[in-house]
Amino acid sequence: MTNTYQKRPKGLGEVEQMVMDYVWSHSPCTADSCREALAATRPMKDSTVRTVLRRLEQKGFVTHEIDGRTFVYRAAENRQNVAVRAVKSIIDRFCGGSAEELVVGLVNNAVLDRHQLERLARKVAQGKIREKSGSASNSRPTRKGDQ
Amino acid sequence: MTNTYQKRPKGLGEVEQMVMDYVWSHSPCTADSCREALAATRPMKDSTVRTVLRRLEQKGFVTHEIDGRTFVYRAAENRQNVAVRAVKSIIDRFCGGSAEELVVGLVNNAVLDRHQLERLARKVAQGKIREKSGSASNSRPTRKGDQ
DNA sequence: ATTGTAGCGTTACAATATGTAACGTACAGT
DNA sequence: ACTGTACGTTACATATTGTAACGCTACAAT
Repeated sequence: MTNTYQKRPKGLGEVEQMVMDYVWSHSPCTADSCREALAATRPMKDSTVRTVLRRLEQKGFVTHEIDGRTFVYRAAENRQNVAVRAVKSIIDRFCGGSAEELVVGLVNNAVLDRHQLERLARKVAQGKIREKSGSASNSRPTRKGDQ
Repeated sequence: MTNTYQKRPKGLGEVEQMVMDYVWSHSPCTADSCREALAATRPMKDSTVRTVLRRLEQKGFVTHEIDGRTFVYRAAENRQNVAVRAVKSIIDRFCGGSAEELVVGLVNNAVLDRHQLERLARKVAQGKIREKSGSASNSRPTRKGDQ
């Protein structure tokens, strides 16, 4: 059995989150375009942005390729996948692995309303949402920097 | 509009999580019983456990009352509520507030399967799950130590 | 009254994570 | 050779977390 008490998934810090949001929205992008875009809400020096991006890459959130002398960054995964992994981690820690319990909580707290849930159930029933194979607890291949 | 980039919800560390799990499972409990229970998997000095519990209280996860000279701790909220808040935070950060999108992701990744979702939808439809009033984004009253 | 001790708080320290940035280096074009 | 561009290295400051030694105080037994 895998230990429930992982070394701590360690998510994203405030700035990291902002940078990731930019990357997710403008996928092939450079450190500079990122800095410029965030300049209004978060002025940062050139090297700061680069450090953040490098760390994000180490964490596996982005990748980069080189175009001439320029680093072109891309999100390694889309927002949704990251969100799902984060939620899965929560489910493991708090709900004993049962996502069902959590969804009940979401409805209970009006984070998700019954109409949405019903619509979702319909979609799934109609096969409009494709489920991956494998069980919830072991299907994801270990990714570098995961956990 | 509330800033999406909060000061960081700050969750629980590894030990904090373990202690909380104990508290959640044995609600009115003492620092000592907690230490004893965790001794097997996580030996800690008396003062260590107390420090952790004090911090958990500051974070709003537990409360305590005094019985004679002894601190009796209780979980301030059940696991589910904490989980929901954590998930809600994720939804805000990654899914632009749409829980629906997330659930789709959960199904896509087999964290939640169609049968569970259908059963849930049925339950909700039958009114077995009671939704709270208010919208998802503003219903929760600000709690001390929240965020 | 004196003393032991249970039960807490205080203070401290190390390890990490994160934000921030000055400075150094490599290379392309002039 | 000179210079600017695009990156890496290194460094710090702060906050979080795990861990625990001490120290203080009320209460019980002597």
